[in-house]
Amino acid sequence: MITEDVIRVVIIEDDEIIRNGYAFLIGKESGFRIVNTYASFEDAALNIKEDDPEVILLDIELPGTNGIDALPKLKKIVPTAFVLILTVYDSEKLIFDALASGASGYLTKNSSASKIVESIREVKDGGGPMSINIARMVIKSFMRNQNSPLSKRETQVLELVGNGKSRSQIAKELFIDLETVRSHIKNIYLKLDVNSRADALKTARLNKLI
Amino acid sequence: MITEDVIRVVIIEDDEIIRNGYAFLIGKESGFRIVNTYASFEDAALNIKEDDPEVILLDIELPGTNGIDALPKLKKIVPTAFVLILTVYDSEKLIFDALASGASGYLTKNSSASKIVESIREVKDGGGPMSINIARMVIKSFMRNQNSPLSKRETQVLELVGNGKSRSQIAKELFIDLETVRSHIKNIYLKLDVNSRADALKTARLNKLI
DNA sequence: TTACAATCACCCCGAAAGGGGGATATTTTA
DNA sequence: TAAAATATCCCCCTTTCGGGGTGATTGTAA
Repeated sequence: MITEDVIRVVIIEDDEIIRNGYAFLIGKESGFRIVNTYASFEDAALNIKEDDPEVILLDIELPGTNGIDALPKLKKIVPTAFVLILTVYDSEKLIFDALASGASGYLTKNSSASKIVESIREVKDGGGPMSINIARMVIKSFMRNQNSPLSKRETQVLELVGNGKSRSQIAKELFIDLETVRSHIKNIYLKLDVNSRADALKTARLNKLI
Repeated sequence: MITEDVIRVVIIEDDEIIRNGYAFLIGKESGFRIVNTYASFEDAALNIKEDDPEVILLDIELPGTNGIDALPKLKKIVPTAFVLILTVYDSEKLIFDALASGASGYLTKNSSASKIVESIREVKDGGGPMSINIARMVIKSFMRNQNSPLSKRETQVLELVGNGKSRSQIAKELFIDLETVRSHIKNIYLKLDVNSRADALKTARLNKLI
């Protein structure tokens, strides 16, 4: 076990200039040591166990196995490492995929060097750094449509539908009649112009009604 | 229309000491003006339109209408205002409710004054500030359980169940037989020890399997 | 190489649920 | 006051659901 009081960092990034740039910027910080850098996941997979990094800076756009697919595999090889995703693209889906796969944080490449260094520290301390762009996106993803055509009750019913509940289960849960649930659902279908549970949920989620 | 180049801030917080403390700390910053402070939503509702704030600091724990319920109502009165939630509790549900109701950010009360001031600036510029605790929680909420008992296919099927899809709809979507979907679902039920869609989804979501 | 998990597919059955159609009454809110 | 929200009831037919059981193929880990 290596027990120096530096944070061991590995960088996986295919662009040589960016890779060396980050390595230089982070390496010169006291308290950090770049133990290795790799141009692809395949390269990293062979050696990274010996590197024993505490933090991995991982690019999304990699040749071969991309960052998102690499993430769970890296976690399997070095389970204790925190992974910081570093990318130029801040697409909603990518971010959520990365977080779902166990990324500890997500930074866009326009982040300043000091921001990145600060983020590594935060990650190491168990925090979750997110650049402003990412935070904004996450917040947006949680924001309900304020002009929902659905009433409170209808929204409530549709949420339970989203939980896989049947009409009778919903009725019990809301202390209303089975037939009332039915008419709520009928009204939901009318308003959303659909005629099935799946379509109602799809439309509702697309428009952030639930 | 008021067109001074200061950020107009309103504070809604029932604790007088905290309220005045924030008012003082923020008011002395150049570029900020505390246009009003209120001890409850009810008080605020009467005057806040005239205050015309750009940023509202909103406490969650309020007498009468609580912060979460107040949020959409405030947004209705002053639609252009950014709302920053300020609370001692960082419970997962509260945060997500707040973000769903249109909060622009979420700060725990242990945040430093400078952090709060900085957050107001970020919010005004369209960013989404989140304190470390919150970011960590949000990230955690996105993180899938890496030791899911469900296979890839089963996870996929269960996700479609969560979209309200019927067996036949799932079969079509995955290009497999209706009966195959059935056996996947049966295996899911076995593994999760449930016997209905609703329970499967509940267990799966609780354990972050989907 | 053996054994197990995963994926796929098929059969029977009865009960439950879903969706289309329609009507009506009370309360809340704009 | 009129519209929207909420609640309840009826008919009908089709689909879906979940329980039971069986078995083939593939891939992978022990």
